[in-house]
Amino acid sequence: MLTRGKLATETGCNIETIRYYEAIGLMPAPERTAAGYRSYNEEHLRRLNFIQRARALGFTSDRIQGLLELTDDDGCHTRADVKSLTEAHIEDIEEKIRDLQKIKRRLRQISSFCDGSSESAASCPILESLFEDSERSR
Amino acid sequence: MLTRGKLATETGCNIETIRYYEAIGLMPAPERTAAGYRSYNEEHLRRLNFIQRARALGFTSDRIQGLLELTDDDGCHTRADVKSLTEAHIEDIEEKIRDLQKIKRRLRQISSFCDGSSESAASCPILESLFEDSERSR
DNA sequence: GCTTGACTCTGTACTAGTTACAGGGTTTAG
DNA sequence: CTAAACCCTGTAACTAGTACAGAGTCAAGC
Repeated sequence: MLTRGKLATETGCNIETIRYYEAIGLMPAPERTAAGYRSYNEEHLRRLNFIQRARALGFTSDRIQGLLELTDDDGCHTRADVKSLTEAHIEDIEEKIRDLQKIKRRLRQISSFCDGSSESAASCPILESLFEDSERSR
Repeated sequence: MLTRGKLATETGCNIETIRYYEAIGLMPAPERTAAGYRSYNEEHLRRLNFIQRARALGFTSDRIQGLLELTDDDGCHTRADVKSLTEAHIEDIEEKIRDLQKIKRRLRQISSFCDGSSESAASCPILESLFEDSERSR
């Protein structure tokens, strides 16, 4: 039997986060002691570890819920289902990377317009390009 | 004179977002008409355009505030200040990209363990690696 | 002059994914 | 027995908005 605090230290998860996961249905509501303390078992530990690893890989709560449902239901779901959820997530990540790279290129460009001198910021080409969105800076 | 709705259509900004920017101090509180309607001018338009372009480049509200303060203060700030804020932001973006690339590599790896067959999801190596974090999958 | 529709006003609640804190009860170690 | 350390609940904060309800206002058409 694990208290919430012990589950937290075991998993490295913040103690409040465990309560949050229960609130949003990601963790099942555990048994309670006579005093009302949450009582966790090995299955909870396993599940919380799963959630943490999935979160570290950028899965949203919804998708983690989806992955966990695939394990719960007996036989209805296939490896193909798991793989397609995973691939969908990879594509999301790739899109984010592409967006950030576009932003980075543009930032490098507008940053290059500025000599970084001690002249007044008011005339800085970086700020100007943000105000005017001039042809040059596109 | 621009109403809030006109400022919104001019800039492509959501009308509610304008009120939000005022609430957090990113946009100054404009004059009001006798009936209490917000009354915007060219300066507001310019500033909101700036904010939108900076947001599109991933700047946080705080950093946009910082950039705008550099333009407001007369002469106290230099181009070097602007450039260093910009460079700091570029570094943040680069770190995010690196994090996402790490995640992507790991996801591709665990995805490759799974054949995507119609076998039961319960035995899927993707799920297993999230549950167990086995040596193989690290 | 009046009505109607489009606009604006305010306050509030919602999103995701936590984190933190207050004010109370409980358990445990000395 | 007491004090520290834990747990409970509800609630607010964070970021960057979005949405909606209920009330007031403005402009156009008749």
